[in-house]
Amino acid sequence: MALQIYNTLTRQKEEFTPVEPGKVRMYVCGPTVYADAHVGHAMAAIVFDMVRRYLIYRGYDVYYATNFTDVDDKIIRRANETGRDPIELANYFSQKYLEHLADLNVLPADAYPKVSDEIPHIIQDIQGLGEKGYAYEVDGDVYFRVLADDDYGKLSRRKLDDAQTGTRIEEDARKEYSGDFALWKSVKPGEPSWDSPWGPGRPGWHIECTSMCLHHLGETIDIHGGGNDLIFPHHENEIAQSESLTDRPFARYWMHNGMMQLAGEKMSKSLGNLVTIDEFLETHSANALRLLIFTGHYRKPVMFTSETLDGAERSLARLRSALRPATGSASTGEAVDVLREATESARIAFVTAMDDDFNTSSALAALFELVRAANTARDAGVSGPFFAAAQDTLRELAGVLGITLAADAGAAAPGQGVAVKPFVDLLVTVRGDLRTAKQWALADQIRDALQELGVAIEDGPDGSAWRFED
RNA sequence: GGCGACGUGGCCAAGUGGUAAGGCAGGGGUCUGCAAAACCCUCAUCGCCGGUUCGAAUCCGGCCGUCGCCUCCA
Repeated sequence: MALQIYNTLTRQKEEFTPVEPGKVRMYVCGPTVYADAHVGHAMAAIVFDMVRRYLIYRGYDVYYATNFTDVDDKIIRRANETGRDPIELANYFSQKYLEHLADLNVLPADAYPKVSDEIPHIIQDIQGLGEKGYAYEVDGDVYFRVLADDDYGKLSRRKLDDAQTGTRIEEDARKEYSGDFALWKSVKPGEPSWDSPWGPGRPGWHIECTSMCLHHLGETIDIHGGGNDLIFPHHENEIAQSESLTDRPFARYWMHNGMMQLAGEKMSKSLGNLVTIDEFLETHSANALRLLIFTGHYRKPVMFTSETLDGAERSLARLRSALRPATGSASTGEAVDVLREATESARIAFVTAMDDDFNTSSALAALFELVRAANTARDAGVSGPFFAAAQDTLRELAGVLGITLAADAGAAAPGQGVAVKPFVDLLVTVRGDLRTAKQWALADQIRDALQELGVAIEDGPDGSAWRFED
């Protein structure tokens, strides 16, 4: 069985074979940092984090780069509005975004290139394009000559004629062709700028990713990812620039995630219908966001509603239910064999699902089957190494999706610091004595009060267990 | 107008030819002092119409609807 990945370039699933055996170079387009990131950005980060984690699980050595666009029209506008320095503003939001990624349990990238650090490479690449006839200068601006690129449009499957009927083409008579796009923009008052052979200015949007990929990852990378709203024009133009410059394929696999939907339409900064990552994390866990996203397929839209989120939180609780400790003492027998087989099947089903273009929905189904098997086994009195193995497998496979299941019950109170455990244990013990004495009212009072404080008590045949709830 | 995706139970969502995974919610039950959790049972013929086929949610055509992109966007 081999990993299959849906390639936007060919519009079909293809067997994954990296340029260099055993190694994967991937690049994911990051945000333009001029405002707080929202859960749509989080989705892209989480989707490609999952891809990366799975590739690692499958034994690949993955080098992962994701960029920050820190030089851009909107950053400049926002900076001017607030009287801040554009680069400083971008640094502020970049830093904040990095913290969000950590909160969301996204593995740190191997490189976080920024436009402002890449200017010499960018200038060099624009010059290269000029030498090969793919770029031309007009009054200090440099444009990419789209008509010189014979396979322009291959990613988005657009014909050049179609673009002419578009609705938002820049009216600029100086361009040779309306579809040509800026590689270098001459400086205007109040803008940051760098010296170049064409005078002071700054890079266009698309060239940065070309230069970063080229200089951080090489001429042909294995996976290039981003939101599907970037297919055109951003990724189309990246391909045009890169392949015109190097005469080599730019990326072997183009992967695009679907859009987060809020109230029936795409969540986006320009539409203003968004939930920031800050806002989200105030009331929900990063794990729940992963559950929500992975319940569906990464290429499809995700419905972000209080109802779907609530369902995700409940699903998470169900996954965790399997991690409660064994209560019996049977380490051999038929029930143990059944659990052992279920553990094995779950792993196989998980890998099979993930190999099929990261079918996380089916992969999660495999985990839920394992949850049921573990809970059934516990009810049947199973304990010992095979019970532990089932739990370890669940934790491990959830971890491949970046989902962290609970630490042991009572290990640490979230946000409460230290040493709460002995006191709760004491209360639970006292309550147990009250139950023995059939003092139901007092026993229930303790249970209800602890529940209010976020401690759930569950009475079983061998006494009461308790745990912190989210 | 052009390009693309999608339409599966109350909700979310897998499933590209052989009679519908999983999660949430709901109903019934086991367990329990009660409760919670867990476990068991239960709950759909796949937008509409037509076609291909022994057989279609899955292939083809038409229609209706939703969403994305068309040079700002994860």
